Amino acid sequence: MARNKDMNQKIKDERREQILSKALMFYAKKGLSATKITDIASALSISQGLIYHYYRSKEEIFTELIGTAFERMNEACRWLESQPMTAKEKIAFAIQELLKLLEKDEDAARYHLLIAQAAASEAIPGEAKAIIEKENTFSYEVIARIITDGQKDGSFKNYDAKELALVFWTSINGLAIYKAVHGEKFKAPDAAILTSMFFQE
Amino acid sequence: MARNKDMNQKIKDERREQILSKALMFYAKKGLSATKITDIASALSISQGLIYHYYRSKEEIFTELIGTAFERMNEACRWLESQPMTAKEKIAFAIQELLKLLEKDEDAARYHLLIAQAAASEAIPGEAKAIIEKENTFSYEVIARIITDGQKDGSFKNYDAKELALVFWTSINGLAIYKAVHGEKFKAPDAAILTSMFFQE
DNA sequence: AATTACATTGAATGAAGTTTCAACCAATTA
DNA sequence: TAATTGGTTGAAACTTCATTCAATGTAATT
Repeated sequence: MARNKDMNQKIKDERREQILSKALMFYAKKGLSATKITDIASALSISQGLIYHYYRSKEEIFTELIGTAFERMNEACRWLESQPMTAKEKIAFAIQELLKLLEKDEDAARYHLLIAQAAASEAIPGEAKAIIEKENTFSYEVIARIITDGQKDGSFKNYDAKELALVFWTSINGLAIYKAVHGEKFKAPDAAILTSMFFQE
Repeated sequence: MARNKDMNQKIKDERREQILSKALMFYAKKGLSATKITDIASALSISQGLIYHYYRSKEEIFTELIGTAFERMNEACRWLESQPMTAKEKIAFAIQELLKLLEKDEDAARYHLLIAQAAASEAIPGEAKAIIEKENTFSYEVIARIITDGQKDGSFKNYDAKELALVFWTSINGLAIYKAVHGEKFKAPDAAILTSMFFQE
């Protein structure tokens, strides 16, 4: 035998991680089709060939990222829903955290942008599209449920809960995309502006 | 001489119009780089060659569309600002019209989406980028001015006017993008949800 | 009917990327 | 130190498109 297994596994895991992270950066910025394999490879100072040692194609990387994005998003939603907070606290907390996330330029923010970008484009792999169609509704449903709860105790406005959930997520997505363009210069707005759409005064 | 000039001019104008309109559709849906010249050509049942009779390149079409998009958008903003309405009426009107626009799937809606898409991507021609950077602030400024007016007469909430304008446009963009994905199924939310971010109760 | 001015076609060209693959290298174990 | 395993390279083969261009079609004018 040669190098021990753990060592190799570690190298492998790290490379995969590097590739995913850089790819995420480019996909979020330029979209799938405008991102070249060489963008990713040269940003990591590795050969293009190596990327194909880890992934079959550009699209496979993309699809894996979309999968992870929804896993994290949905996990966060499940977590939020299960917290011992009032509906009002949950929504206020979610908006605050999401805005905070957008200000930092980290993977978490890019995942969010990736979803927004991917959702906006028809030019994505079929598998990724399927994931989006399957998973995208969950976060909308969670927010709608929380809002419905809040309407029962009178702390939320009485617009249609689904419409409110729609506006919740599309507003966040709109901000994510704005941030993608203006990058550094972006400063998140006061969370209270957004919460005022939902809360009874 | 051959065909009369007017006739030729008419054919030319019509073709240009057709090409622009189809290109707008594809760019809005898939982005610049994922849109092939053959997508446009075959959707119009013309040869690829013919497109090059009218435009130098993919990018030229894109850039012209971006220019037109901002012309229209900015013209609408100028118009809005000059109307004899209160600030509150202006914002309410703008939101209503924008939401109405989104429900119809027409060029006007696609222009809006094009800007959102283009703004979100770094993979666009330098000239188009320049237009975006130059023109994109205007609509934000107009809305910010109207909001500032509304704050003076006490009908608007007192958050930072620039932040409110930011949320105004990013919320609309977020909805535009959502609509792009879900197309038919999209139903615009109650305009009052959005206005409640701005108006004093 | 012949001429002319353009619109239009589609095959050829070339550039830009993606993907494959044979050879190379680095580290561990025997 | 030799053998081995598997990560890594980069040039070559392939694909996919964008773009060009020589040839063709067409309708008005003479």
